[in-house]
Amino acid sequence: MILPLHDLVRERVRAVLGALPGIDDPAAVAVPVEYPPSRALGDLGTPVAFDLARRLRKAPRAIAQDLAARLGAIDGVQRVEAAPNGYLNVFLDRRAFLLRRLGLAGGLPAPAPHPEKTIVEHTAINPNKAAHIGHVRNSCLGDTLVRVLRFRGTPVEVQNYIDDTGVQVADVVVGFRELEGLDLDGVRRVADGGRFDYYCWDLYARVTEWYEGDKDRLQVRARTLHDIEHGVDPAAAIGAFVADRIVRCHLRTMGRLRIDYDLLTWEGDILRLHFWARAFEVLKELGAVFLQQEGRLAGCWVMRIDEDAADGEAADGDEDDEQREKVIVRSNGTVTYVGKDMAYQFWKSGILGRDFQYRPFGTKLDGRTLWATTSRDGVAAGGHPAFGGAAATYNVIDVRQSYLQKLLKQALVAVGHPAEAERLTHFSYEMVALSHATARELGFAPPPDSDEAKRPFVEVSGRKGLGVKADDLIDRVIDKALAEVERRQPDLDAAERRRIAESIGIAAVRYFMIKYSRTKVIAFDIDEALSFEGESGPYLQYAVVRANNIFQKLHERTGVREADVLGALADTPTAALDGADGDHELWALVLEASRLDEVVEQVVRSLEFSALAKYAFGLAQLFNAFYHRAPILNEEREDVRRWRAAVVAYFRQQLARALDLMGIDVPPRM
RNA sequence: GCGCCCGUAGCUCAGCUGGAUAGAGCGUUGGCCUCCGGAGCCAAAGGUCGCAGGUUCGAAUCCUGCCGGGCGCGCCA
Repeated sequence: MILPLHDLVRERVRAVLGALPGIDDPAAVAVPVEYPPSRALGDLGTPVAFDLARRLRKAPRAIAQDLAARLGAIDGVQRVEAAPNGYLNVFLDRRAFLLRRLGLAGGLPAPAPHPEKTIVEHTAINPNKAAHIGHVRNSCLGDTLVRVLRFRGTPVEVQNYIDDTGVQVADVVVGFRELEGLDLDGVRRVADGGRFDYYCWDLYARVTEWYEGDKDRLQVRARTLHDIEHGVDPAAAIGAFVADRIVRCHLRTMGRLRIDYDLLTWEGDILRLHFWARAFEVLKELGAVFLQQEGRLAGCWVMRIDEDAADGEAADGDEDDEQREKVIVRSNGTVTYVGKDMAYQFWKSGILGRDFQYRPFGTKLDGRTLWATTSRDGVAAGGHPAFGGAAATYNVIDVRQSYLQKLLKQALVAVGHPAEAERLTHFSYEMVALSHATARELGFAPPPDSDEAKRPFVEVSGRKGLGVKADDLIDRVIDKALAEVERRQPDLDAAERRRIAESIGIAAVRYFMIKYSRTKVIAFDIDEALSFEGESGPYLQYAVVRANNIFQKLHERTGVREADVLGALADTPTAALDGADGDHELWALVLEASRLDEVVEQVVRSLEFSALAKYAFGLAQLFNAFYHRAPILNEEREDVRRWRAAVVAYFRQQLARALDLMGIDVPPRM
């Protein structure tokens, strides 16, 4: 097995460390491998000598020199050098490196396999109104997670949880029946009239106001919720209809952003198939829940939660109680949201011992079947993919759900599955608020002297019908992109310009949602999201479009294709790549472009996609600077021209892959 | 009260497992199309990395305390 260069260097350094007097256990020495700040200093470097300096009572530089002398030849390495400050720097064999990366020579390290089935749940929008920008952040993060996992070979099942039996759907049902006096047919007519998700957005806000007008009206909500949960028509039928239609709206919205799913899991099916009853049995058998006999929670089934068991390791302190009791089943016998979620999680982790039935729901973006759970009349067992039962689970839900996600983990531990708990990850992220400028623009600026006005951003409340709808944002971005495309590409026909504008608009939105750390509140600013300059999705696309143009022009002018360039490389002198003139810019671009796989691994480890965004942006910047400085078509020296073109080909391939991971495609022109 | 998160340039943010001179975008100022597309490039100005201790050869990064802000902690979901 061929090691990645980092590991190769680390191994070789360890191997020679043993020869140094005073080191008995080389395997225990940490050998960090980093990138020196410039290519002139080296391609890889390690500060290992600093660590050893005191132990060996020698200057770091002397140690580094000693190591450099002992290292000998390493495959793919041109030379190793001790820097004056004590760093041990490695210079790669540039020609071999690039040829391997282009697939023109063997010896590329095999990627580590990640074969375990993984479930990613994201989106999970209440099916009672249009999606808003907060949901877009969830879905963009979730979809990028899916793409990144698949990129490294992980089989991923994408689930979208539909809370069709929750209070939010009930509220809209109340709105249709009480405020609008409509029956199922009436609601159907409204839905067929178009923009049903927008209609419900407004209706939901009106219902919220209606409740506030008279608290007794909340009883209507409670009755409706009960009817929906127990399948009592007409409320249940209207609720089911609303949820189905709204989910289809959400799928269309997310589809515009190139986001889709393998399976829609419906909460109603969890209830009807008695997943909860099964989970409850297990929890009771193992004593994870118990019936509280006294106090304010008398009559409830509760779970004990240790408050400071953050990372497993229940600090089984007898210093008693940092414990809290969480109600799982209410004294009236109904199960809480947490309970339903536990049942769902048990099924995801493959420990429930029950399964859904499945029905085709629609068509995925790639033309395959989008499946949904069902309670009866599902297709025969062999007629659908195997769902659920994953080794690892990611739940993409905002940070406010942290407490409940922690409970889920504890529930898994409590029923004897600590390994599954370990492999359940709450992928949390912060909220999307509005910048003051955007809040003002949308007409809901806070009063000048309020507390709200003093904060750095304006929080939006879905209940009041405030906030920015996802489709409105996407429409505006695409419209703006279209205006630019029409100005720059007047020769193209309207349909083509439209396609390009959509690609650019989506890139702008998706990059915007990825580029911030997930622990940061985004103060959404419409102008910033709409910007196509600087650190933006369109900037990245533009870099690839330019690289494409180079090859297109090359072919038009000289008949030479990319394959011709690459085919001739083996016999081409490497002075340009080696930086014989002291210019390492060409090589720097190669090395940076090669880092994608390592960035992907880092991103999976840290679940921090801003690192992917920044990497792609930095790579595009490097290319753009190179593009301005170094001509290719007009370069007269053939060898220089060839190596430059080869580097552009490699760069283009790598940036396009990075963009695909963010759900961004590359338009033919822009 | 307890828990989690944030605090880095005028603004918005990167800074990976401690490592070489703390970076980018926007904004400001000044340049760059005879040349593969200016959604671009080059340059300048702009920093007590919230504060105080500690660990270390080395701290924006790790530890402790404090200050300022956000979120969570329900028989809601």
